[in-house]
Amino acid sequence: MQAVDWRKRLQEAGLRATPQRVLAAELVFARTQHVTPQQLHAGLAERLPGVSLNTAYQILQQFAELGWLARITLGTRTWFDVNTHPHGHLVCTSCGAIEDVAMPEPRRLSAPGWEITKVEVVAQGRCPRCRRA
Amino acid sequence: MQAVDWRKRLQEAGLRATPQRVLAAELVFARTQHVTPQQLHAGLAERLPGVSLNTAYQILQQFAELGWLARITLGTRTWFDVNTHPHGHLVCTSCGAIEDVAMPEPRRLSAPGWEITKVEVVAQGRCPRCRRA
DNA sequence: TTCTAGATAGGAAAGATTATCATTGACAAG
DNA sequence: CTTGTCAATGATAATCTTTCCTATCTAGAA
Repeated sequence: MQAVDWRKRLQEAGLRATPQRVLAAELVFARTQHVTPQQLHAGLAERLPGVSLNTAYQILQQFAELGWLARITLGTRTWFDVNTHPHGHLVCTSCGAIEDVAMPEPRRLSAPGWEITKVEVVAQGRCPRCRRA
Repeated sequence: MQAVDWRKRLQEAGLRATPQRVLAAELVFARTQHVTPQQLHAGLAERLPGVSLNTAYQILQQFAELGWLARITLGTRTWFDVNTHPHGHLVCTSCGAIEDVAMPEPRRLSAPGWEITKVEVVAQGRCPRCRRA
């Protein structure tokens, strides 16, 4: 597992390799989970005090436009998902945990005349841990 | 098609038959489409000037708790759906139109240990009208 | 080193939803 | 019919997420 040269990748993508963006890329792609702008902002602020929440929003948005992240809406919050392959999400109504889940039938929507670009599947329920408690 | 006695139905459900609630029930269930709190508020205000937006929120919430409506979240807005049977939604990214769509595979989610209570399927795309324009 | 377009920080603003609370009124009991 | 009580309402403020705006700064090219 090689370390990724985010400076280079950002420049190849046409974005300046600012400290905020480089660190954001490192943080986001080090994890396999989903991330909110607030979470990224908190992570950035540990090493870049004074970074603005606005910047976290913009960076995630840009990464999504590059196809590096998938933008998903769960409830009223926007999340960005490292897993860009089609899949659904499980949301625990007790603790808020989010888990990926395979989509049962990705494409077979009967939508005559429509041009479908994205299908989101979000299931609500209680996660195993909350059920035991 | 008989007229519904909403006063009676509300009382049977344990809710007082206030003018706001009776009118709300008439308005919401007269249509087959989805409704937002803002839309309901506008409808109520035509016959009950001074009605508060807060009331529209509360009434829709209560109807949803009774199982009379299904609560769905599309983007940043909350909608309430007269159609409480499992189905998905198509959202037009151009004009914002919302249309029901049959769910392709309602239940077959592989979620070991989870207790699923609700599955939302939301597809984004362009509606026939916007595609022609 | 210098220059410039793009990026950032900070604050304001918009929009949806929820919380708080005094007042009002539905309806059950008398 | 009258009365009393507790739920419902309206008004307002607060919260939360996201976007907008703009002066300042800087990455990277010349």
